[in-house]
Amino acid sequence: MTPKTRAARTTVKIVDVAKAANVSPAIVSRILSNDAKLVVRDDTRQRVQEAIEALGYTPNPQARGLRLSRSNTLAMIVPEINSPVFPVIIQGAQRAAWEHGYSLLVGGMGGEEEDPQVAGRLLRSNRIDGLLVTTGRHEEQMLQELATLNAPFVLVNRYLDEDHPYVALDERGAAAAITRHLTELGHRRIAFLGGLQRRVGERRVAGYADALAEAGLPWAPELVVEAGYYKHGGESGLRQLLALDDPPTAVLATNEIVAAGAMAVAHAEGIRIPKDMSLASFSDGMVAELLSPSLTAVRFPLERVGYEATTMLVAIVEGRSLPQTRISLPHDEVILRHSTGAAPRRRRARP
Amino acid sequence: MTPKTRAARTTVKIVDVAKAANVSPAIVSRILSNDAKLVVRDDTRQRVQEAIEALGYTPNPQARGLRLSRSNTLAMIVPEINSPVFPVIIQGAQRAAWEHGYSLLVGGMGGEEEDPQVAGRLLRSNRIDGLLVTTGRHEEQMLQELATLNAPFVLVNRYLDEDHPYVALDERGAAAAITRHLTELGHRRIAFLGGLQRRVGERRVAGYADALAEAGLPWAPELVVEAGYYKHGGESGLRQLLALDDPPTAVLATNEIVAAGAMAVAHAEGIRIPKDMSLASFSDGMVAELLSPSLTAVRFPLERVGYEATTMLVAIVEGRSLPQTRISLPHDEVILRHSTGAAPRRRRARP
DNA sequence: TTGAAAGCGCTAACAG
DNA sequence: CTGTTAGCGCTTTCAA
Repeated sequence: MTPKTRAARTTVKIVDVAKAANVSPAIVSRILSNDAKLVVRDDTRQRVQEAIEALGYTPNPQARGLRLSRSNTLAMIVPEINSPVFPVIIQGAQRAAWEHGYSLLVGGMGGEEEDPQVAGRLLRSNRIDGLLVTTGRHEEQMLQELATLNAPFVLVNRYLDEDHPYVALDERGAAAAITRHLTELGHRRIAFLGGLQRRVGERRVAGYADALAEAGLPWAPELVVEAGYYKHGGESGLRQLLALDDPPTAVLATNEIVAAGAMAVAHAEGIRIPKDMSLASFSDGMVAELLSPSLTAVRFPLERVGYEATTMLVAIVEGRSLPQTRISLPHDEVILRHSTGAAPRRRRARP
Repeated sequence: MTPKTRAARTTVKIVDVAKAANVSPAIVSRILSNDAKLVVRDDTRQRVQEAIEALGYTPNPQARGLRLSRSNTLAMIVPEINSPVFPVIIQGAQRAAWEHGYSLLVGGMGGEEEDPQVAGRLLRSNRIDGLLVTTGRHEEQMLQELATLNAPFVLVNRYLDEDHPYVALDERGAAAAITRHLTELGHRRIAFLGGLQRRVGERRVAGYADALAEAGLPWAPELVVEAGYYKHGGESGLRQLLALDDPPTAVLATNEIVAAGAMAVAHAEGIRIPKDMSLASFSDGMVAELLSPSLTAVRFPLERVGYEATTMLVAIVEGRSLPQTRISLPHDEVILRHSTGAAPRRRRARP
């Protein structure tokens, strides 16, 4: 009847501790749960602590989970793990989870299964207590599903509206900061290269516009070019810009990948960076440092995004009240590397 | 007494299914466990299946885990998640885990806690059934700890000796393949730039040597330069090579990062790639495509490494016998991009 | 073929 | 302050 697994035989359980400390299991349990308003005699607590130490007791999370119908496990749904940003976010989430006594499951990168289903399955079977949602796919469905399950979740590095808890980045402020760097270098024709469709794009363009306005520069629609988020977009985008009568002297790419594309075209066309043209990336990562010239970019507290989101989720799961459930973290700083420099003198007067 | 959580009230349990199907919970359990040598009347099985469907029953993993002292959870210890390779491996592991009905925990990237301890703690408390070990830190301690716990584990993309199960890459073969690409282009002075200290380095150098020998080229010790695994190593390494009387016409870097460093120096020195010098990277990843010129590199089945390792681990955990527990996967192919080309004609005769 | 019942390890009501 | 006890949902032995 008793499963005769290695683990089952070896494991020290709460009664063992209780016996060793000459108390009932209930006391041990109560002490373990760290209940602030619990009253125990100091020597009792002492004895129990010692027994726990001595026996190397660790509570069995399955039993506890069964009893409390909680798993102390969170899951993070990630769309594409093969990206510069997610690993760092995961790392932060992992750290926070660990600190709060939770485990972190990473899922949803299969791409094959529908995220909402995955989430639902996990939640329904009590496998997880809460969800960190970073996905863009199936956004609406997912939220609906989560709403019907009334599952605790936090949106990570992403937000939809002010109805849902999120931890995101102040992309608008960051975009303004790096654009400002370019205006301060004397650039007056600054282009934006990146995805324009989604909300992220809109916010970045808004920040870019803020900085232009601040510097008293005119808004030039031909300088804002749809370039998506991949290398190819950066390439075609820059070509489009170079074909203009009055091409930009500085280009802000939405990420390192798009910047890399732009850089490749610049190299091919014999345009020297930063001498002939400055190039900056909106977000910093592993790649920025590796390109030559290395890319000026904005550093973001990505690890902290994961960390804060997880901390928030834990609080929600545990029913604690929260000062804030909508957080936008400011960018860390603009990292100056070698791809940006003073605006070139006007190359040719228009006839 | 009953915890009045939302979940606890809503959840459909095995007795509900049993009642609906007019059988005992035991039957349902047995049918669920998919026991091949189980005998039930077909109509009974039918009724049970229908009931399960109808009620949308999912077994509670906590209860099951408590009973069986298993968690159906695996953990992967990753040293630094912020690396081009790990995310892909994780993705493969995740997929395999899911397919076998396991969850995957990702841990150990904190860097702060000692991996062996983490692993031990996880295992001891029945939290996880097996471990995927990719870490290099604390290698010896870790294995000792794992050995004493007699915990099931598989080494991923890494091996120590033939005593432990592993899924790794045939790095030697891959190194030979890409070196061969360079010899076939007519290069006769080919340098190797990378970490030489660890086993990985040794194997890559061995493959490089294989291909040189194959092509009848002499072994030139001055062409094998310690460059570690980071950008800086690539920079100083290439400088060292350029200072030689007879510098190489082709350089093989151990990874994209080192290659990026070398490329930066080449650019700075006015060396045109691939016209004056070819540059190849041992391993392919996100970065290779982004550099200009883009890097010729070897593609590895990293996703498969994660997948196979996990499949192997599941088999070990479940006590199934295995055809193989030491696997080296061959490389996928050499991806030809724009950083390699025919060897230049000898630039100057030696006086 | 099927069912009854015990118990995995823990927590929380309730009673001392 | 501390102990007794029931039961979370599942599996499995043993009996029918």
